[in-house]
Amino acid sequence: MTKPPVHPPTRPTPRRRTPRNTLNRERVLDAAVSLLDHEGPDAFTMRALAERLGVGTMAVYTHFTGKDEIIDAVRERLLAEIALPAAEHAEHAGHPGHPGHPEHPGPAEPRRAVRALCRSVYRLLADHPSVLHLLTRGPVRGDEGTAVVDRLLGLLLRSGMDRSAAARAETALMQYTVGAALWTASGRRRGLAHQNGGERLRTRFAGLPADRFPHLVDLAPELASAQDGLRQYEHGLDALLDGLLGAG
Amino acid sequence: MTKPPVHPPTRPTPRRRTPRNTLNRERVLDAAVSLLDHEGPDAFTMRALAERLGVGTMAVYTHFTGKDEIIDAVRERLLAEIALPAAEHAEHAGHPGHPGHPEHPGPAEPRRAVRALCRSVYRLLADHPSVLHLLTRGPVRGDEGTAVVDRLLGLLLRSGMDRSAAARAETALMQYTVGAALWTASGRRRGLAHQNGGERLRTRFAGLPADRFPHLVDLAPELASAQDGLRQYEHGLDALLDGLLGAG
DNA sequence: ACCTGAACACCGTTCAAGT
DNA sequence: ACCTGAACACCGTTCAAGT
Repeated sequence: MTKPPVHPPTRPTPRRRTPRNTLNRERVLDAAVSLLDHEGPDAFTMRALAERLGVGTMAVYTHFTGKDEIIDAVRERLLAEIALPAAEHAEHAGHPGHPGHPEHPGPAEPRRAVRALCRSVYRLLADHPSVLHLLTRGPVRGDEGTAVVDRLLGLLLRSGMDRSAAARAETALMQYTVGAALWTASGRRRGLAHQNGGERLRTRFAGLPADRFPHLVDLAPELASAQDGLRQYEHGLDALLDGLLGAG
Repeated sequence: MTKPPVHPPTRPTPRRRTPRNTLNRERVLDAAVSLLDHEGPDAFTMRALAERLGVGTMAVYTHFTGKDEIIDAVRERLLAEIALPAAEHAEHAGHPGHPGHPEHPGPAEPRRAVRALCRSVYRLLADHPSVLHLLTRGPVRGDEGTAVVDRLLGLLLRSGMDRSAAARAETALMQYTVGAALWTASGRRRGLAHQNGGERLRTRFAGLPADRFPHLVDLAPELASAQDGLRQYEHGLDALLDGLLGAG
């Protein structure tokens, strides 16, 4: 398959014949992410990881000092994944020659870029609920999310905020994004909000004792339809941006 | 020590002489919360829990079916803790006869009450980082947070929102609150933001490569001082409320 | 009913050993 | 250098047994 074109085998090639089972950090991380996303954090076991790689448990320890290092590396990889596409989005939205607004960069442009960037962070976190769990657990050692943070700060400054306001706004945006993603992932774990999960959620709210929770029972349909992930995130994000950038 | 006053021992009291070691659900939960808050989720072990109670490991299983049930009960207890003081705050702030605003309930009152309620939710979550970890893990089975949700919805409706807007606003507020608390707890775990943790954080930001992260390095002091827990939460909360209730 | 101790099937990791 | 298998100290939980 991937065998190179046959050379005249004059001698048995003193170079190493490519290590028997090319296990490396990359392959380990691929398997780790897949395991985390598909089977959940509880199933993320050194033994399960090795089995998925078709290798003895201890082989992984050749490439990583232990489970913690794998967790850190997974976190770093996924957070790096955010930075790249998010940077592109921001580039497009913030570019002066953006189609539709040919000559007016104006104060609305940074806001659009901030919105796009936050959205892509949300999407990555919501797509990989495992990262959220990992963020909850260990300290962050590397420079993982820094690229996004830097770009966000730049955009907020460009929108006319002073330094302190930009720092607080950036923090608030990340706090809300993490919270919304966690919320969505938690609901998804419960099997709600998937297909007719909204219906199940509605009936659950509606079934609560109306004397103790009158408003909740009353607003059951509206509450259930507010658990729609990205849409709800955008609603809150726009409100937060209004408060941070707008009349505030 | 706790021996009762000596009665004439005519007969060996057919009533049970109070079970030898009055272990009950309450005591188990006390120990569980204490263990979680002081030693962290990793140290929350059935064996450690039993040892803290001065009892064999399996004694706990007399009162709970297993670890999951304990986790659920801890979650329920702590979330119930929110509801009570939060309800009082809301009562005070929202009451027509509130001192200082004797005759003018007005539209500002519900907002004050919403703010107070959200703050107390934040404080509980930030004080008990273990709950956050528990929220990330398992599905929520009981009616735990419902009292707060119900009260929030009522206040939002009173502020003039329509049903759908109230539902989305309530969700956004809880999402932001959870995210901010998680953020704070995560930073606290890293030993930052405690005492001179702000200084450590500042130097860490400032030490990043300035060519790759110019804004982050530039705003290092502002960013570091934005990691001040409740203050930062209030900043974001006020912005979010502005966007949800105000000009939005 | 309440509590115990041994035992089982797991887990992360160490260590001596193989190639 | 890369990988293995047995072993160690843990974990949650079952089960038979004690009071």
